[in-house]
Amino acid sequence: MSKRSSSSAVSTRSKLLDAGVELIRARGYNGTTVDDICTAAGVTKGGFFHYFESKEAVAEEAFTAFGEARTELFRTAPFREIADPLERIFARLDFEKSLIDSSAKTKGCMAGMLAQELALSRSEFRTACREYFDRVADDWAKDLAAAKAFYAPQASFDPRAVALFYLGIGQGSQILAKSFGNNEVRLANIEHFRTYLSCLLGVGTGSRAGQKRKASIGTGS
Amino acid sequence: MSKRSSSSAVSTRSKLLDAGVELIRARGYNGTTVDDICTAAGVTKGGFFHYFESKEAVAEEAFTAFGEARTELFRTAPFREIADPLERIFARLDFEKSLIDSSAKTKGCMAGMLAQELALSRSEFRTACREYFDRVADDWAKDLAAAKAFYAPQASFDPRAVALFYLGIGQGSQILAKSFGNNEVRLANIEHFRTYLSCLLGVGTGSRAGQKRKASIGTGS
DNA sequence: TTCGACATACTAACTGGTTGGTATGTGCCA
DNA sequence: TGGCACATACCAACCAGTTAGTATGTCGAA
Repeated sequence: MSKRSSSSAVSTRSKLLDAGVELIRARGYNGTTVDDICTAAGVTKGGFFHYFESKEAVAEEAFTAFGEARTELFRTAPFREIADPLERIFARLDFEKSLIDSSAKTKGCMAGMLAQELALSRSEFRTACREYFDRVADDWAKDLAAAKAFYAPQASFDPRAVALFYLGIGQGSQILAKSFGNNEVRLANIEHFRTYLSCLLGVGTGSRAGQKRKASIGTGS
Repeated sequence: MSKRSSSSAVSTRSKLLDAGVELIRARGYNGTTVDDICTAAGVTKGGFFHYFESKEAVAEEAFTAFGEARTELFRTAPFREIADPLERIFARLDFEKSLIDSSAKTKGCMAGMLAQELALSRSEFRTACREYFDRVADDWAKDLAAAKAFYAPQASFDPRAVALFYLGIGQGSQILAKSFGNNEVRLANIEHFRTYLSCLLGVGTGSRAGQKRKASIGTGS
């Protein structure tokens, strides 16, 4: 955990973790060998086992690092500043879209990969994935609950269930994007979710329009 | 491809294919060994390589078999008889729900698993997955287009895009279900999609098909 | 200031088990 | 009696993990 002052600018340890994240996201846990990680990080086998006691250990720590990086990315993202809960949610959707490089091939979410591969065979990983999804869902549910309270307090939907709906859309869309070899479906599906939210909250929206959708919502209801 | 008349009631070949499907769905391609498949099928290594020239070959053929079984299951399902396109779609959603055993742990879709693991590293599998998703999406899009033409011809949504939205929901929900260890989220998310469809088609309480559905939104049941 | 004791951060080479795949039987039905 | 449908035995490559060793600190006592 503690920073080590090493000869290299980026510590060997974090190079191994980074390589682990990237390789596991791309090829999965079983598809990634310790040697792969070592090669990618420019470290020898012995160096690897100096820092991590097993392949499983890097994977776990790499997943933790992945989760923390994501949490931090979203915690400090500009949409957090927005006061209106629905605007904030829509801005978050825009933010997620901005993270999708439509030209590059998606590696996919590490949690989705680990869950897919390992949830049924290694309960430690299943638990870690569940905790990750729980955390993200909770964060979403907060904003959704706020938007509901403000725009449609009488609506019957459960914010947490809608959050999980969104998580499912995100995960599944990545699988489709991997199959199709491009990210259009991810962008399109985020827009479908936006439309769904508008519907749930009873706020009008041009179903496809990106940027101008907001104008009338703030004052009216 | 061709049926072989063998001594056993279920041919060794199809036992191997079945075992391949089940194991790959549960553990993934890289997490499944040839020996695993042999053991599960009650066949020795020699028997395996008598029928398949490589591990990759079983996986490909197993995936084809998986796709064909799914196609057949849906082709002959009762919802096909329903004339009204929206009722047919809703009945299809009910059918999908009926396939989800809420007590058992989901193994997950073979296409989703293969796409996740192999799409970036083995293009043959990526292509196979894309073709699978394309086929399913086309089938959905047909019904969605019919429903749109009948209930909301002026609506702006693209049936095919909505089909991919649903596929994404299904795939992603399976990942969440694996993580959480139960299928509630899959059932709930199908209901969210049903609600979304009602919204897109503008069938609220007033429509024939939408009528009996209106009650449950949000948390499962 | 320097030397000895020890720690950290690796490397190269190896080990034992596993994996996909092969070579070579063997029994059984036509 | 030939060949199909398997079984047994095996191999080479690969894999996670180990071992033994080295280079480079760090730190405290003389």
